[in-house]
Amino acid sequence: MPEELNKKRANLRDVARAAGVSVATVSRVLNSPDVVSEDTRRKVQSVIDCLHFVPSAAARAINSGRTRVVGALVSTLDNAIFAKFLAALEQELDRSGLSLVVATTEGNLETEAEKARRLVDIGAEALIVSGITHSPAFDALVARTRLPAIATSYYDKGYALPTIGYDNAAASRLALQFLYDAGHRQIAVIHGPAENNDRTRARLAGLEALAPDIEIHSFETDLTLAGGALAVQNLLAAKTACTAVLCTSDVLALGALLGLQKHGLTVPTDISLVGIDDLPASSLTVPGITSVHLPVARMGRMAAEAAVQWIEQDIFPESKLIEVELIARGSTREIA
Amino acid sequence: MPEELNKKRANLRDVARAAGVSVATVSRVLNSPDVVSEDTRRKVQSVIDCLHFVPSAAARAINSGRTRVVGALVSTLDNAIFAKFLAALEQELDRSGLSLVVATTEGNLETEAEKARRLVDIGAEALIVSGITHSPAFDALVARTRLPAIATSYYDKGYALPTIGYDNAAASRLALQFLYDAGHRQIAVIHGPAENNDRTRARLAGLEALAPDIEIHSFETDLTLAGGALAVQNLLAAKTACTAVLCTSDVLALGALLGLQKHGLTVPTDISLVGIDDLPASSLTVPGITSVHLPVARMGRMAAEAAVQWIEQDIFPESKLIEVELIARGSTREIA
DNA sequence: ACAACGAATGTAACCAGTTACACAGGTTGT
DNA sequence: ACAACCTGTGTAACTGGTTACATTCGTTGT
Repeated sequence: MPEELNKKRANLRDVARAAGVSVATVSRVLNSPDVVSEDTRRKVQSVIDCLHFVPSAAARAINSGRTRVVGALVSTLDNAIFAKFLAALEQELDRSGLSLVVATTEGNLETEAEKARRLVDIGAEALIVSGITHSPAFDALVARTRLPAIATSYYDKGYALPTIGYDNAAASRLALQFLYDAGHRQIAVIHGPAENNDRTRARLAGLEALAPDIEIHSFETDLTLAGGALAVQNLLAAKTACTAVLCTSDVLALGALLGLQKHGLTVPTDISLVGIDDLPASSLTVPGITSVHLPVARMGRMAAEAAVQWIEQDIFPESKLIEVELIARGSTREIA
Repeated sequence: MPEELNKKRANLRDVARAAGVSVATVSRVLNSPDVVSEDTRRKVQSVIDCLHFVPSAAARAINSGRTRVVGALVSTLDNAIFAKFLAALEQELDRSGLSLVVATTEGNLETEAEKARRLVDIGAEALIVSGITHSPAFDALVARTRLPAIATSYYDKGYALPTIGYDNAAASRLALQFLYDAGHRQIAVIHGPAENNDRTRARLAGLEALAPDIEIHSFETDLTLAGGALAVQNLLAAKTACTAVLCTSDVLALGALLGLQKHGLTVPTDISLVGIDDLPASSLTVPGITSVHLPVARMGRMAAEAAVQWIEQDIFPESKLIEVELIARGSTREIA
């Protein structure tokens, strides 16, 4: 019985043999068809079609030394802020012929390290992560592989890796200052899990010591719409004295707005609300949510550009601070 | 001058030479450390560390014939319904040691085909797409490469590829029937771009001919929150006679709700609203949005399972119909 | 004391491409 | 008429791992 039928996939040699040419010629038909004669090209092409030949990506990669893949590690896809970032990242990488592998960490640093290892195993040419707090295993991996790695969503020019992001403390301070200037002194803060998340921690740190007469009540919750709504429920149940709610993420702010409205409170008449992120949804709610705009799409493009330069020209990127800006909308009002 | 300093990366042979052992031994230290003597292992390991040796993913892949990468093509990351799907897909693939490459098509079939080609070029072992309408280039690619490819978000057991999804026509009919049973006869339909999108077209088709006394007014818009709000504006500006709005996606429904409220209309008193998708946000708005629940997380897991079985055991997956269900919430009311 | 066995390691042939170099044959220049 | 050159193609040596098979050496059995 002919063993050849068992063969999974035709390779260059099979094609060369069937077409009666050398492997070099087949390779040329694939990569520089113009140097091959019309006749030969057609003959080889027809054999390629007939044998369903598809060149092996791995064999290509072994020669070029390139896989054309970049890995991104994010805590979740289920938050528009990350989705927007990844969308921009993917789009910009695509312009350089690079593909994006997405790995989710659920905010767990060990998971992050494991997934990073997997990204290395599939040959990622660079890694994009969030923040500057990572597990020792992750740091060791980056150090050992010397893989281009860029930290985003956080600016810290002193960090070992280049950081492309905003000043999270300044962002929350901006929100707090806005409330303070509007006369608010008793403020409830709703934030996501702070452990293992330096972005959240920095935002909380930014709220400290703005003015001695500010009274802050913090509520930690899940970083979801439901989490924001739940935090409002807890806050109201505890009869927390406050005239404004500051959420460290717009997902929480959206959840909080819905939670407040569900409890019959009117924003901003009964209570003011500010967020951070400025999601598209935040401008569409009634009232619109005052929020600190984080240009994550721009951040995605910048991270992609930096990664591309690092990979292709070995240019170690400079850290870049992305300016944020408060967008005032209807969810806040001045009080006496 | 020593040429060796120019060397980018150490390889197996370098390590073997430096450690005074054979390449086979180094390979064993990496893949089956238990068959190597304690002494040798430590010696080799220290050389590996010292030379920052990282095995080449491509070289591995060339031997195993596996890249451990699966590609997904979605129109956008900027819609929670896709993000949820991809999140589940990634999670389930991860359980089998597979990574997910995400490529966005912006709903353009040519872009889809180009990105699919890129996924093939990086060695994706399977492709996951949405719907059953694709460009000839895409179909040819799948036919030629014989790559496992699965169509999701659409059920059609007659399609060339296995489909894992729901009956889109039935989903919208469910929404319409619900409105009809509540007494609504004049209904505005807001939908995303129908061209090139068989899911949208199927949902629109599902709305036809339910009952002769239904009057439908269609509004096409961008598949975004702003698009939903804009469609409402157009609908009101045109003084369209309707007692209910049916949106073919919850993103549109959320936008529509915000748009209606911005125009001072009360849902459902002034007008009823139903959507399709059942996003988390839909249960949190005030009022909650009645919507047809599409279990996309389950769909993601099922697609991943099917892809894994196809890749690893060459089992051609059966198409699977995923049941959908209407979730009644406060955005709809019965009328006389 | 000598065969038999097992543990540890080495040799070299793979995998599937790319590409430097060699070479054959025809064309152009003087 | 012979050198110079160009076009098209082939040969074989690479890329960086894995692994079947061979080999060496020490231990155990009788």
